[in-house]
Amino acid sequence: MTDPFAFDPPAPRPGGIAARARAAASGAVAYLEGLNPEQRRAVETADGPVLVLAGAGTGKTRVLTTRIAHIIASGRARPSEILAVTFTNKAAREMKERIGMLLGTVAEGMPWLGTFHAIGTKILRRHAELVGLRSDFTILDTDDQIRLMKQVIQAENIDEKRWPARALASFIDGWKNRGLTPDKVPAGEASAFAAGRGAKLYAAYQQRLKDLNAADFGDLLLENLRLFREHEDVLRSYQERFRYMLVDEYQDTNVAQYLWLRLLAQGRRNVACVGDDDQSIYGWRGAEVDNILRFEHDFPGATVVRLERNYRSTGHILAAAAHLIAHNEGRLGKTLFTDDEAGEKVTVTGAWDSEEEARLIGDEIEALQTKGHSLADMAVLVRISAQMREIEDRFVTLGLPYRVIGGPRFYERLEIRDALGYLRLVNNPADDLAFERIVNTPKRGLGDATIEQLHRYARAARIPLMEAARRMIETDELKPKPRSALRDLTTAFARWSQRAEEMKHNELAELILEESGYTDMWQKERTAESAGRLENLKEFVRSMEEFPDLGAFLEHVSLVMEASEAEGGDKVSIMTLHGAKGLEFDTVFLPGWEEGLFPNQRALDESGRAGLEEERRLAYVGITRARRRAKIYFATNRRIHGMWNSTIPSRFVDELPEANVEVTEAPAGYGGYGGYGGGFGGSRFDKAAPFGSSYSTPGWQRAQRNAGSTPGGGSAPGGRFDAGRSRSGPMLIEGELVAKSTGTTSSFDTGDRVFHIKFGPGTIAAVDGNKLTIDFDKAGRKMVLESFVQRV
DNA sequence: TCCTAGCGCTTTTTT
DNA sequence: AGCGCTAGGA
Repeated sequence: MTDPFAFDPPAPRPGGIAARARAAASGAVAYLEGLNPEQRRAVETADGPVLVLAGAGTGKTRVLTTRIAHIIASGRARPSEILAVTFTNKAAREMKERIGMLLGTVAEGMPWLGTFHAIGTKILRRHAELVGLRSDFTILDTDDQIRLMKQVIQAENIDEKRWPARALASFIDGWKNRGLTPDKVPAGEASAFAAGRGAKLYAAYQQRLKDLNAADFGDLLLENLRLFREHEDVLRSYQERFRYMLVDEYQDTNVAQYLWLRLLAQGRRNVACVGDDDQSIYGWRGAEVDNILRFEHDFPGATVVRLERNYRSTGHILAAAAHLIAHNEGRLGKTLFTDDEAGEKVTVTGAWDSEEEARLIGDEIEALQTKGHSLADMAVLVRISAQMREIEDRFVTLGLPYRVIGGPRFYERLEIRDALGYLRLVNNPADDLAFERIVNTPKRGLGDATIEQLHRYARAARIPLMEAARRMIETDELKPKPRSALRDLTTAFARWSQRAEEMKHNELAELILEESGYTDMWQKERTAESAGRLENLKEFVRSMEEFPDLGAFLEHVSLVMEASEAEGGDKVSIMTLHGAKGLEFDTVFLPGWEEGLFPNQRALDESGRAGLEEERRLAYVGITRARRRAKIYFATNRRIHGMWNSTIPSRFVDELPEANVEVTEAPAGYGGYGGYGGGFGGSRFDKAAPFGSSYSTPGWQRAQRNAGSTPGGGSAPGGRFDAGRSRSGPMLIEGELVAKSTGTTSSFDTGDRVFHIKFGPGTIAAVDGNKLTIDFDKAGRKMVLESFVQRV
């Protein structure tokens, strides 16, 4: 097969790459057409460090792929000399496809385009022995990690209750994200776990990994760092190989990834990082926004290109998002603009409770659908997965087709992990973690006691568990029952290993699942769930066909933990805000904009101001997903952990610019009155809460009173959505719906007796703007908006 | 060894 | 409210 990018000696063919390269020099190349001046600059500044600050919807991927095409077509480097890293497999795949489209069929020729972890693995396998591994090391998933850490904790006689393996895992993960080996962990942090034994446990865990010839996800990078630092020749060879480097989503890199990139970029310094500091939403898993903020400092003389022309959203949406994110400090600062029309304003709608919120969204979707909008162009973006349920319930009731994106991943399902356990063990009999996973699944009467015995034997003889089992069944140390069960198992594995030589790996998998009794186990269960599991197993075996052998398949699984996304069909998407990054929809529904939920209280508690800013970026990401319509909702009552809580609107609602936002209310008839005639399931608040259903609600009356009595004719300071002004159209009690966090005076005072439609009578304990803290006679202390209470 | 009742926890998620 | 894990009993 000829490599069209072998430029030596240059043999120009008309229309060939070399010809295109020459054309590139004169600036008349097809792939550059249609780029705006900034994009073009980002593409054509090929040499030296470049930082591309690419706002939402500004053509980031296009710049990245065109840049690669340009580097290749201009003869600067061959595809195999370009390092291009992404975070997700999806992004890598997309980039491959798009480069292929730009250049013909070359994407295969880019062996160094992939995720950080995939590329790290590739490098590590080549030099594994230099860091104490063999090149066929196994990659552990989170499940295995936890199990291993449990063992380490037990071995140290530490109380698992007080110091759960999960917690240790997150500590170690954090350290690895920051590029810290056990000896480098700061003393203060090391002592935060298990009374000072954190670092020791970390070291013990690393030792166990080496014993098992295994690496966890963090190691894939951390061991790369070690490799590069301890073996300069290796580092240099990669520095020379990678003539050009590109990094996608740079704002999401953690310290380890940053160090890795910096080591490699020290070679030729042709590194281009593309990212958006305003879309950094993974700080909680180690991403350092600082990396992007510091780029110019790290690479003096770097070219910085700002992409600010947005091709996605209409004017109001963009303006609302821009105004919101401007509340963050520590930004590099971009101002997105668009030539598109102003379009529809962003809407903010208050609902009585989360059920009503779901109804409003469902109805809006149906209304849009009636007008001919496709469901696939709509998405509901939630802060936490727990919000999905109510939305789904509502959609089911309405018969609205939907799909949830980002649920449990295929390879994380119990039955798939079990099946993988069998395959891993066939592939590598020394895989102790796999052995433990499946030794008693299905039940073979091999319980803790037997496993414990095996462990002791294996440890003493320094052999893997499978080998220990083989030897132990020849002794009489085991009771007869477990002994014969274990004999069956080991002989079965011996047989399967043999068959592996001659059989196709997917057929072997089927055979194993059959003979081991694993499929039987689920068949016996005869529930809807077990039927689904069997279906998944079939799909699992089918998916193996695409790989040349078992080893390749297992590598794929450990690195590409992906569900085959059920595409197709006209469906509304439901996903978390995190899951929505990088996607776009005509209409975006954003429910749950309430203090505590969004911004999320826990983010605030754990990370303070930084946490708040990250939440705000998340809000920004949410709004900027919308092409034509962004619809924000908040509910006054929400069930949290099964308990009804009263909530107040998110401060982010307050931070939206008045000019681009329309505050609406639940349409008349909501709450069980009028038009709907009980057509929907009905909320428990139907009778109790005719909220927003007429001009005579308590809230409306209160709003009117306020408007009349506010000094300065209704332009209360700080209140963005004053009732009484612009009272045209459907704006009703919006002045009361939207929380005014500061500066507004309430007509209520501490000590006033009030009546709340749901909580009954109570006494005001504190007043903060239009938020009241009330001690209810029956319901206890709650914070509510004043529009929901009446003076008594 | 297996089953089950009760306890505690509950953001976001990739690789 | 719901789920997963643990302990304790059959």
